[in-house]
Amino acid sequence: MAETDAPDTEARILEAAHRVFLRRGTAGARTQEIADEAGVNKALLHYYFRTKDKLAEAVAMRAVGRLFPGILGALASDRPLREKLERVAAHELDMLEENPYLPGFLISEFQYQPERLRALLQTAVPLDERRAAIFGALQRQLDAEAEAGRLRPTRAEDLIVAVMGFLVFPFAAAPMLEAALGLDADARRAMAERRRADLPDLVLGAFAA
Amino acid sequence: MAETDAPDTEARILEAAHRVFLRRGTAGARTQEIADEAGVNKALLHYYFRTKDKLAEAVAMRAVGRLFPGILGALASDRPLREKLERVAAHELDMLEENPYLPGFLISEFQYQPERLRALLQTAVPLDERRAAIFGALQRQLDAEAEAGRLRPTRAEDLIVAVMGFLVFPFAAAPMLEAALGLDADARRAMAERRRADLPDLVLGAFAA
DNA sequence: CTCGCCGTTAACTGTTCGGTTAATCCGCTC
DNA sequence: GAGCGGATTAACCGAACAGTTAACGGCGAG
Repeated sequence: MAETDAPDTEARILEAAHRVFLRRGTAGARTQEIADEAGVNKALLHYYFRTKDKLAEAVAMRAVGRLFPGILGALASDRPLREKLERVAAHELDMLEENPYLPGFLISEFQYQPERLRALLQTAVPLDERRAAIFGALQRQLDAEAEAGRLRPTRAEDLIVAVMGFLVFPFAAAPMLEAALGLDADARRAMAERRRADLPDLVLGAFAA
Repeated sequence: MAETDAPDTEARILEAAHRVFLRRGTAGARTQEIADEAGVNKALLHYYFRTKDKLAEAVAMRAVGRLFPGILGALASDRPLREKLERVAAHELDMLEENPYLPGFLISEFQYQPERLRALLQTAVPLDERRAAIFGALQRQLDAEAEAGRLRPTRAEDLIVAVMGFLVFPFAAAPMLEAALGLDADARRAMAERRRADLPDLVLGAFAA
């Protein structure tokens, strides 16, 4: 189970912790399993990261930093709406392909430790400052589209949540969807590729006038 | 913290367990907390349900039984597509209003114990038999809509996942969306009410030709 | 009235787990 | 090649926790 014995032990521990926490959840993960997977003695975890909690925080920080900036950054830019959607889809689906369990992990952590992760998210991404910019720019575009009769009046938050619903939800709920609908990993990948192509049509169609 | 001292102790324990498991997750929940919340000695948990695991299973079974039958049953009926969507929205949003943390809980459990929950889902809902009916009926409707030029060619699984993305995802990700977008409980309720009215438009618009 | 039994409890047990400690290893410097 | 310091380990510790046990309470049957 040991990884390539890279020289940087600390990084190896963090990678192992990332895998184990995403597989078992923060509460379900065992430090021993992380140590084993890093090919290292359990005491080393505490040498580099003082507690399991701190290690979990480091992992959650990485996770948060991977999911949010892409989506929110792209939506806050000043590009045309359709192009924003294309970019979000391309960028996020690339990331999700490599980190398929990340959304489920984050939803779990936010569910069970909302305050903790709220604080963490704020230090990881300066959201409060940017929220006005994100919502503002997007809302103006939506208002213009509504004015032009192309979309019906639409709230920025509805569009953002819809986008995440299309992109992120299939990954977050992957094990559930596999059990309920028989949607296995191949089917999920295929669905992701369809979204890459048709996300703008789906979203713009959903809110079309 | 003790509930109304209802006569039926077993039911009271199950209710308490439901709340605690949904609040902390299966791995994070403590039997002591469940006992306290049920207003009962910890040993009684083991008297009625032999182990924490069995108790968690009972809770998960209830949870699965609440989320899936509504969605899948409505989509499998022989009503017109738009009416199916109206019914799914009405039925599921009623249920989600009363059980807002249920989707997050189920996503977590499926993520961390996929095999376990797959087995549980199969005993709770006879999906394998009905899957053909659900997919078949829905796919035929979608094919007919595509033939008539109203929708573009669409897979039943894409539509089901889209529906769940619109209805379930905002609840599953509620704490995350609150932290990231400032979407508090009131905003989420308002969004849910919008979905109740416009889900058919959203979904049919997304897949419109 | 009392015996038996289900429901309930306080106290206990064994184990798992996060965290600590003291010793060892090893590469570098002088 | 002695000594130093950071990296690493085996062994250990205490707390938290799921699960057990033995005793108790009260109520219905006889």
